[in-house]
Amino acid sequence: MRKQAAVRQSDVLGVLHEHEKPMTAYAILDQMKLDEPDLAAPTIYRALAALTDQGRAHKLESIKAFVPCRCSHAAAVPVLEICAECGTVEEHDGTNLLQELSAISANSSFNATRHIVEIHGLCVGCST
Amino acid sequence: MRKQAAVRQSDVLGVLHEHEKPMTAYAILDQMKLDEPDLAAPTIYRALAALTDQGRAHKLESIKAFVPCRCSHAAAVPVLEICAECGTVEEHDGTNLLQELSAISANSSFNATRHIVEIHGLCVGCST
DNA sequence: TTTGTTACTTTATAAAATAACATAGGCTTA
DNA sequence: TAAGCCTATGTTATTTTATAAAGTAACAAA
Repeated sequence: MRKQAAVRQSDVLGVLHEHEKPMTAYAILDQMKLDEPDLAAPTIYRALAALTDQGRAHKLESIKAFVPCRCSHAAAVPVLEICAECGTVEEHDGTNLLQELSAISANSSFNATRHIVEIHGLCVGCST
Repeated sequence: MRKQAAVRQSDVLGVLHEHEKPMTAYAILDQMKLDEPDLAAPTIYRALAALTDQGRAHKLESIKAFVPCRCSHAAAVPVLEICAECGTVEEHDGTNLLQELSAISANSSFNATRHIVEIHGLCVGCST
């Protein structure tokens, strides 16, 4: 059963929101297959590409997983804290980093289009 | 012919240094196989893990590739600029970001162990 | 009803990463 | 210099992630 792209994207975002922890594309696929068994990987990747483009979801590059955006979608620099112990991810607004980042780019005349900031460590609960 | 871990690591680092652009683990493997045809993927991954632990090389998480460290190995926050056009990577010292990053971590009582900062965009040469 | 658009499935394969395990090489020590 | 240990290696297999190519289905509008 075919769906409009926007609907598909909402579905995927919904799945992400239902889970506390980041999900890999294939975890999302498996979940959605419960309702739509014929879904294929590219469909998920397309929806995810759209969502991340729009800033409605983020990809955690260092662990190949996705989370729904929980800050302002306009946040130019999402900062994602990843707990090595429990796997939860917290999102923060990294707007304050922008000045320094821009300075670095300017230094090398680099034309930045996307900033990736991820922090690995232990969350409050796990660092005791 | 078996080699000591340190030597193996130097070899891998040498290969990285010989190339201008970031290399995937398998590109490194292919290169090293020219001399040592029996090398296998796990050996490369082991050496790379050690090198990145030591800060002598960096992994570009967002493109799954590696570069030799070209700054101080002590740099707590390497900033890696990746050109979307030509693929070259420039490394910069992101020590200046540390204050803001720490502030963000402190805010959520997050215990940071590693910072990942990557910038996608166009380098000087490619942005004209 | 034809056509163009968009998203989809299917198939296939590439690429990246890791696990488990037996073994061989080099170092140490007696 | 021989014995034995430890480390790194090779081997094999598998998993996970990602994308390419080709064709198909649904829908809207003329």
